Amino acid sequence: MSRAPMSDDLFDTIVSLSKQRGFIVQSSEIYGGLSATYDYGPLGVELKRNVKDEWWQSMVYQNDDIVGLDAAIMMHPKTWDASGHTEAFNDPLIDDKASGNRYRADTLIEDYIRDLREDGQEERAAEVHERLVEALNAGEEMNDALHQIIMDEEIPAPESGAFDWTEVRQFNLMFETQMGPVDGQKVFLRPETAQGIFVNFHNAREPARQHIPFGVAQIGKAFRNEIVARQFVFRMREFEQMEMQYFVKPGEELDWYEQWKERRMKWHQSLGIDPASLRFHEHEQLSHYANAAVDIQFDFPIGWKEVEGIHSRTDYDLKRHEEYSGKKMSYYDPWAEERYTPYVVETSVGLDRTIFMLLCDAYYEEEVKGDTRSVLQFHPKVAPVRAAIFPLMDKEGLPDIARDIENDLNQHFNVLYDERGSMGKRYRRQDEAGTPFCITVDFDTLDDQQVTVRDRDTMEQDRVAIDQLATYIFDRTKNWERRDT
RNA sequence: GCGGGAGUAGCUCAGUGGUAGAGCAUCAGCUUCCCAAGCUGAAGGUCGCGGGUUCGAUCCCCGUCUCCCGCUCCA
Repeated sequence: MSRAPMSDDLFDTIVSLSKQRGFIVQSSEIYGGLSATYDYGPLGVELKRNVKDEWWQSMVYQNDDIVGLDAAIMMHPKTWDASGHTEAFNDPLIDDKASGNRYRADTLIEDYIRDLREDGQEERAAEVHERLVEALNAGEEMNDALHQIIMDEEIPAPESGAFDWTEVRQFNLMFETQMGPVDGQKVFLRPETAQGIFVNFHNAREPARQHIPFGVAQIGKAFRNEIVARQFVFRMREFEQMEMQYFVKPGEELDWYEQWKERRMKWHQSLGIDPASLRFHEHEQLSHYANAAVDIQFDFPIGWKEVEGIHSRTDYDLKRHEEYSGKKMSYYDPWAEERYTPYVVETSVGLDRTIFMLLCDAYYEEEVKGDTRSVLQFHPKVAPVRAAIFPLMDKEGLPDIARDIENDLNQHFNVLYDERGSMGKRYRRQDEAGTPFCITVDFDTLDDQQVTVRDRDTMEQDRVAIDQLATYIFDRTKNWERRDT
């Protein structure tokens, strides 16, 4: 088996296959579509559910020290003041008319100050810095104040060198909505799920009788008004995250960080992803709240891109919530008899990106007797349909036997019955949907109570007793190995 | 958001100032029966949406929406 050469076309192929087969389609398509929002079709929703289940099992069920949570999408507005999103997700941006490039007005000035310092102009730098601080605290006047600094200092655009700026405009990356039908209070749709975990630190820990170290896992939607939201489901305005916050004793966070880094990489590989298409990417610049951060990247058709982030978030979030809520967010260790604010190691994976990764990684084409066979080589445990069941012909009660098998196997996993078209055609249909096993009831079945199970990856067939089918499929799923890595 | 390109059947695409086709896919019938065979037929499109020019617009012009490629950030 050799993989047909594919290059830039893979992206387009995945997008059109997604639509044609019902994995992912653009939202509100009949009205012309809604930018950067997508719907999951019949196959897509199964794939998504399976990936969520895999994650939840690996986090919550397979770890004594991790519990689950499902927090509301809407949270008290103060949450976002505490988390820093009100500030950080509110960027003053300015465009260079010459190059069309966009910059953050405040970092533009910061870079300028740094240049002054490197140039030995300490006094000047301090002056501008003072004005910058003033501007940032000017409330509604901030944008004008920033603009004025750029004008007064005649700061040129970094790339073009031009001095031809637009006004400074505010970009709010958080979605706002109203809570209450009349004069509702302004609330936000959460831009990340993590804060739901932090504010519930005690509510999750105490009833579950957990002690440090322990973790809280959550799967849920988050919303961001991305300035540039494109590239299929890679960057959406409404997206789903699978996050786990692991609370540890201060000083131990980097050990846990290393451990979770490795465990998360193994998880992606356990989905059947080609290890050669996965890598770590260390952050060069750390967020103000992190003391270590790494991405797990996948080699998408659009380049190496981040699928998951693992961050050592220090005690920033809990400390901030303690400050803003006035509630104690620390932990008392009854054995060591000491009180401290835990540090947090975060693993945050994009569900939609994981789906996209699976589609890209699984897809291949090969030549079979002069025809092209398109296959989605999903790991059987995440495949939308685990097994398809075919009667060889619509004769001698073969469909009845096939239906019986369907009703038996659908107790365990998603299956699909199909009696239309030739055998070859039915096999190929399932190959493109990523169905790992096809079960065929033939005339011999009437005598020996056995059926043919055809393997998606090798196209080889096994003869299996009907009453052993479920066991056989579970076994093959467990021992599945990716081909052609 | 700015610059460049593009929107015609479920998918990939032809096409013309006089209201549209192909291949694949789908459905029905015949045939075949373990790897996309064949034949016949059917269904499916107000040519992204709105406006303008014109006797007449899918085609020309304007606006708008959406997608793709660049520019910042992230899951």
